Amino acid sequence: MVTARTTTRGAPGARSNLADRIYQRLKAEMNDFRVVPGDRLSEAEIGLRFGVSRTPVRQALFRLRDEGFLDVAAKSGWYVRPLDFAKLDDLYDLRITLELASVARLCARSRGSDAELDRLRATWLVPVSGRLENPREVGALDEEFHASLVRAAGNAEISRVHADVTERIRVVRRLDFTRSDRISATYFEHAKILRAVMHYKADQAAMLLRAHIEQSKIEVRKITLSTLFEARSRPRGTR
Amino acid sequence: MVTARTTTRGAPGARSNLADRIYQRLKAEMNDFRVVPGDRLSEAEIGLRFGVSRTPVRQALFRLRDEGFLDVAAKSGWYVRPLDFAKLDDLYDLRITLELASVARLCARSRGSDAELDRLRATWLVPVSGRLENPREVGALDEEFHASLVRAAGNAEISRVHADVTERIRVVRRLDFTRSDRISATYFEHAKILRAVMHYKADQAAMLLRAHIEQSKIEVRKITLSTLFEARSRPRGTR
DNA sequence: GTAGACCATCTGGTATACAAGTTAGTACAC
DNA sequence: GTGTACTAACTTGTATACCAGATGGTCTAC
Repeated sequence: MVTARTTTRGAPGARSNLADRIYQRLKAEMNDFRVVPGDRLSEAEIGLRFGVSRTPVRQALFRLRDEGFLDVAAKSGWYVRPLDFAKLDDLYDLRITLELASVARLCARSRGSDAELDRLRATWLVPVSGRLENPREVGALDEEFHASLVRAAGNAEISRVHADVTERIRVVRRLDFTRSDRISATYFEHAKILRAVMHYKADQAAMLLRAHIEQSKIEVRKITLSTLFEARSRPRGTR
Repeated sequence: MVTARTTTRGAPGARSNLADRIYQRLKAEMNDFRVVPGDRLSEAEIGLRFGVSRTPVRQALFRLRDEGFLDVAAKSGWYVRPLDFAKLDDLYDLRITLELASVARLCARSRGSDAELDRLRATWLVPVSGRLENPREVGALDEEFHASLVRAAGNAEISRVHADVTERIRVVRRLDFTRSDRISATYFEHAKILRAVMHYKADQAAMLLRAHIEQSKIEVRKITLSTLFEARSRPRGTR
């Protein structure tokens, strides 16, 4: 659980050290399907590709290992962990647990403190014409919706763990938004959840949220390894 | 969140690489109050002390940083993160969330599948004469009680996060068991929780568990930084 | 006595060198 | 054709070398 944490505070993206930069780029490659589960990585090759020595590469790799993305076999090589659907199921259930707890706390909030919720409303309670359609953008927006709900509940540690879970399921979750019917369903369900929370309807919000995530979990079950390999061969724009 | 994950499978404790060994020893030093929040660490000094080079030391330090125990200031030094009581509060609330979800799932279990629970009963439903008294042992046992509850619920990811939370709060939690009245209270409350779970009394189990952890959280609030420094100077046996 | 500039020293960040184990391919024996 | 032994190339694990920046004490000017 550890965890994804920014150490070098300051201007965003202005990471001073190479290790953090390599870490970001490697994770981006995984999320872009440029490397997929089962792929083999070599410290030297990565260093060569990014123009740095093995030292910062190793730091990044070990961090990714600790976060559960990679495995290392001594003197043999690094491997992207295979997709473990049982683990993804568990992660989705953990997500449900965290988000339900957050929404419960949100619905018990004092009247009037809706700053964070107002921002969500501006994004999700929009007419059909104002909706985004790019799967990549919608995926990012969906993550932000759920992260905001949790953040609004005010527990930084729950937010942190929730963010970690989000990172771990991202690679399959994003594939869900390649279908336009799933995109409109997402807008529809988010709006309903948001209205329930705004009106302090705890039970209804919990019920809707659970169903929303469970549905997403079911869709992910349909993802197979071949889907991922297909995504890799597709040109960048359609991802 | 990262997370404490064993990479080198095989004989327990037979870690082949130095980095993992240094990691374990450093964390042990923190749990033994040999290093306390605010302390400054130097890569060279640690390497000298353990007889290894800076390389494995740095791997261990960065892992501890990612897990939230340390901070590093470029070209300046490593520091044990100060105790953040707001963060500890959040961690305790996260613990409550995870354990309540687990117990709820446990109470919804099918009749008869009590293998894990039976083991807990043997430890906690004992006469007063069979109780442990050593704070260190009781602390470990208490952690194991809660970990077992979560594990019995069957979600590996929730177990992992719960284990991480346990590691993060351990340093203050253990101080709670230096008082004998707190030890007997722990035995008493664990027994009650266990009985409720065994008899499928979901609501009662949840209520008891929440109260149990909340009480522990309140005790921890009384811990001050000076308590930790006192603990450091005390001889090993009494810790 | 005090403020400020300077420099020796220590720090982590990065690159490189070496050690030791794994893997894969090839040549050889049959 | 097949199986095996060997070796050469490649892998990570660890130690070391070097750099730039932060730090803290001292010396100087006032």
